[in-house]
Formats: sequence, structure tokens, C-alpha cells
Amino acid sequence: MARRSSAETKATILAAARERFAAEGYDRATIRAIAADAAIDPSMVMRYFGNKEGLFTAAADFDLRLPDVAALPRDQVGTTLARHFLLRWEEDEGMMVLLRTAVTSEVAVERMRQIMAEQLAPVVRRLVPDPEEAALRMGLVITQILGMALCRYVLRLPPVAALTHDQIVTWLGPTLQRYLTA
Amino acid sequence: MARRSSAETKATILAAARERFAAEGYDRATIRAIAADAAIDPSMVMRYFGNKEGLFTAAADFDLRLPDVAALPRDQVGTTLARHFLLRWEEDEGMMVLLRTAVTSEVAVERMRQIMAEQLAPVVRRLVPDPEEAALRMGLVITQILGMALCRYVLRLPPVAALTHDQIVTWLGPTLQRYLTA
DNA sequence: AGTGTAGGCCAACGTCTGTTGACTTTCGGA
DNA sequence: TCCGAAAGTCAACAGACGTTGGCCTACACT
Repeated sequence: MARRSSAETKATILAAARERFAAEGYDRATIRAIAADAAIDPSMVMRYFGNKEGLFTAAADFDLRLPDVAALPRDQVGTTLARHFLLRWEEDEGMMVLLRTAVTSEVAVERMRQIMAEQLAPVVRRLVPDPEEAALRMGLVITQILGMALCRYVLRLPPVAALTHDQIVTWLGPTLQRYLTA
Repeated sequence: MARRSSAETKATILAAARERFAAEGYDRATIRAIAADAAIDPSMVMRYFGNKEGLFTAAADFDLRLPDVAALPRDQVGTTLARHFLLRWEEDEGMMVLLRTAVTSEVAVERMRQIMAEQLAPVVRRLVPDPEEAALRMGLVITQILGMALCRYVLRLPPVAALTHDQIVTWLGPTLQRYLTA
């Protein structure tokens, strides 16, 4: 049996962890199950990631890859942002990991605040110079974005899951536009 | 030691369960902890509610108490709904129970779908007669409402938690108005 | 060929969980 | 006064979990 390299195994475990955390949340995603998915012994997970929290931290790391919306025509900010987040949710499991786990784990909430502050806040601040108002605007935007993600990908509420990409962009775009520029 | 009646004990357990489920979610809210809060033996919980799922079902039962928005002036639907949900979130722990647990438990999701269908759908359908369009409108509304509740009460994101009631009504009202009537 | 080391496995630990059944205590009605 | 049902306690079960330490084994380098 060919033996895997350290880096390969680590990547395999991480991929399995991301899937499990995204699908089941922190508590129900057991190390034993993740190890089984990766076709490895549970003790290897500990070797590479220290403990469960370490594994989670590695699995919940991601980049929003936000475009510089301040460079766009001002009236396209809302729809552009809506479309961007929609694609991002569907291609990066890390975002789902964080949303699912943040509800039960204080560590995950802290990580979410951090990502907001580091990745979303600077972009918003380029649109809204006043810091206090920028915080307000960002807060409103995040409620609508996370609300859509929650209902569509986590809860899978039928009327929301049935929406097409174009419908979502058409309806959420103006909302985000108003929250940011009105 | 004065002995409690069956109904009293059951109510005490239920109150403790609601608090624990709302604060910690389904998995972390243990029967032992709930029983301790109610100053009772864990086995009594089983006696009164059968099993953990039965206890949860009882704790997650609640009424949205939606007003008949179709009777209002049409342009006040959005703000009225925003204000109503805001108050409802803050006075009924049952809603928090369901939101927190729905993220990890399929049973809770099913219950949430049911409440939407039974309590929210009829109200929306009085505003939007066409059933297919009513489903679309309701879906949009629920994303914004749950998104706000998630960010404010569960994740406690600072910019969202800092909002006043009036700010929320002022900003979310027009959004809901557009989702329902535009 | 020999050997050190990195990758991997196995068995077990202590703890916590939901759940069960048998036992004890209280109290209201015949 | 007695007695049976109701309210409550106690101890234990079986399973799952995160985590640990010891042991094996294949491979690269001398």
C-alpha cells in the first residue's frame, strides 16, 4: 500500500473536516467520522491539528474575496455584491462551516466578527467614509446576506431554496444598494 | 418539604428547558443541566416528556401572533411587520429556541417550516393572492427577518446589536414593504 | 545491508450523555 | 386509620466522545 505524504494526509483530513463541519456543525461533526471519511485513524487528526478546536480553526479559515465595490458605478454596488456573495457561498464550504458553527460556538462567533472587521469593513468604509455610519450600513448588509444564506443553505426553506440566482440578485440587489448608499 | 403538583413541576421543567435550549442549542443543552435548573431529578424529565426530543418539541412550541396586515393601510405593512417581529423576538424565548436549534437539528427545521406554513403563509396570502408569488414574497421576507434575528440575538454582532428599535424599524420596514408589495 | 524516522494503527482511558428500572416518601380519600 | 396512587430519588446501564501512549511498518539515506 502506497503511503501518503504528511501534506497530502493533512489536506485530506482538512477537506473531510470542512464537509462534516459544514453539514453537521461543530458538535455533531465527530473526529471519528472525519477520520473515517479521510480513511485514517482518529489519532492522526490529533497529531496534525492538536485537538478538535485546532482542526475547526483550520477548517473555518477562508477569504471573502470581495471586489473593490468603490471602483464600480455607484448604482451597481448592490447587485454586484449580491451576485458575488451568492457565488461565494456556493463555491467555498468554509463560509458554511462558519455559519453553522457560529450558532453554537463562541469561538466561531469571534472568528466571524474578525472576518467582518478585516474583510468587509474596509470595503464598506470606502463607500461610506464616516466610521459610525459605515458600521450601521455594514450591519444592515450582513443581516440580509446571512439571512439569505441561513434560509437557503442551512435551513433549506422551500420558497427560498427554490429561488434562481437571477431572482436573488434582482430582489436583494436593491436592498443592499439602499443599505449602503441611501 | 412541600411537594409540587404534577402541573407545576412540568411547567418548571419547561421553563428551564426553554432557557437552556435558547442559550445553548439542542446538543449542549443537556437533560441533566435542565433538571438541575428545575431542582429535580433527570428521570422526572423523562417521565413528563418521554425523551429529549419530546421536551424540545414542547419547548419550541410558540405562536407568532401575527396581526392581520391585510387590514392595515397598505403602505404601513412593512414597518408594522418589522416592529411586530422585533417585539416578538424579545419577549418569547421560544423563537430563539427554534432558531438556535434549527441550525443543527433536522427536527427543528421541520418545525420551522411548519410554523411558516401555518402562521406566516396565510397572512402573506391575504396580501398576495397568487400562491406562487406569495411563496416568493414570503421567502424574501423571512430571509430579512431571520437574518436580523441571527445577527442581533444569536451572533450578537456589535454593529447589529447596537441598533435601536427605531433604527431597525426604519431600515427594515421599507425592505419588507418592497418584498411584499412591490 | 542496516538503521533512523516519519506515517500509520490499535487499544484503551476517563468523561459525559440519554435513558431505564427499582426503590422511597408523601398525601388525599375511603 | 389505612392504603394506593402520585411525586420524587438513586444507582446504574450502554454507547459515544475527545484524547493519549505504545507499537508497528515502510521508506530514504548512509
